[in-house]
Amino acid sequence: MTLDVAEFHEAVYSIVRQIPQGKVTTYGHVAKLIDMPSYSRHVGQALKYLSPEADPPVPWQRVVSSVGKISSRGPGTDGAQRQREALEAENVQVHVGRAFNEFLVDLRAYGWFPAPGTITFGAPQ
DNA sequence: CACGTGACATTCT
DNA sequence: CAGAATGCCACGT
Repeated sequence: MTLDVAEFHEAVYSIVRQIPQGKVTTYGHVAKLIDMPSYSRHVGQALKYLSPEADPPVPWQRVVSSVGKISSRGPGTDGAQRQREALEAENVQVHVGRAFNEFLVDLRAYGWFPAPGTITFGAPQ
């Protein structure tokens, strides 16, 4: 299966929209769900390029790294902080790591990892 | 066209 | 368990 950039982005958004409220998943797993396991970085790219006006909205805050860490997006930016608040608003416990700007989510408690193939995503299978 | 860079993952020390 | 080392692939410079 070959997905061009636009299709890839659509697939990502489609899946992220299916993450249940109060749950989180990882970049890597989203990549696996669209059958492109080595494209984890591009999942992040897709979300970064995502416009805030997306309709229906894409709950990007429900995607974290494989160790449950919220990517800081560099010092001076408030992205991580906003993501943390969005998650806490859904009753997801967010722990603070060593650095005060480092936020961690317990994947054992809030992780959402459906097996590939058990869900569908816009793009043709 | 070579190189560095990422909202990353996995494996090895 | 924390860090370093690799692998990865689209993009901008």
